[in-house]
Amino acid sequence: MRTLINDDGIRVFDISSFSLRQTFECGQCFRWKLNSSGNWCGVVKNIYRELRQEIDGFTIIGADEKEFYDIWYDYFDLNNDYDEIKRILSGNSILKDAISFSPGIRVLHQDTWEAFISFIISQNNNITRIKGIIDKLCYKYGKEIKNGFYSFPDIESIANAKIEDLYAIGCGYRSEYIYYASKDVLNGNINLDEIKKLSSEEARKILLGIYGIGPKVADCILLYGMGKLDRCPADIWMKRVLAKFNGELPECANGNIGIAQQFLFNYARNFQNIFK
DNA sequence: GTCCAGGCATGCA
DNA sequence: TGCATGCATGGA
Repeated sequence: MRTLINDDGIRVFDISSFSLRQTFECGQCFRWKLNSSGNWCGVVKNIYRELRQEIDGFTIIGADEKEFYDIWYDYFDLNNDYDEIKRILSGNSILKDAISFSPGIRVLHQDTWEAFISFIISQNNNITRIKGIIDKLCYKYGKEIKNGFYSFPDIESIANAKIEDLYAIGCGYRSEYIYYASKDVLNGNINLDEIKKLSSEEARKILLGIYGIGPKVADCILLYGMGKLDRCPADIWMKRVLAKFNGELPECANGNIGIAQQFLFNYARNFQNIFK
């Protein structure tokens, strides 16, 4: 990977098969939007950016090198060698097919708090509706960063929301989960930064103790919000995939289970006739 | 109108 | 410990 400062931002290049579309549309994040120019727009850590796909990488419009290394390098997991990981994972034929279907996926390192709330919302829900609920949550409790684009609400804003307001924006029975979990984070009973520092197993135990967080949501928070790439969230789609593997991912996935999961999840959802 | 979705808590065996 | 059921809501 290399970078170059251009007139309109920083260009990140020399990354093989990197796809913004595949990365943003594979179900791991809910807030990036495609604009009429074909660029991806979103807010990360209260910074609004527009990203342009390039042949061999992407451009972060308006960003400089400091911002790139402060935020985006980690966000896109650019320290990880995906070519090598994909080579190893391709030792299994189903994984190989899944990777060829969307080779440009990268598992994002998202904000811990945002992932915590987002994946509580995600349970027994479909991705279109999850996006809608999170949009409304950001509109109501976040700050407008750029016309029409909002920050993810901070801890206090969500923790102070009324339970009926959470119902009103469509959270449904998850409203109570959000209500109590966010208060736990605000009052320090749950410290997400400290949990993130723990081992995957220890962190998982604590998350499982929170009302509204079960094995699947915990694994999503660990994988997407805490960088625990050894977790394999098993939703309905991954359960169907795992059935093809007799319940366990193949040996070549060891060490890269979270990334393998992302390729497989996306593959299964796009080839429902094979997996359903 | 029916089925389903990046599930979980609860009760009951 | 394991399984059945209810849960809010709107997309498909």
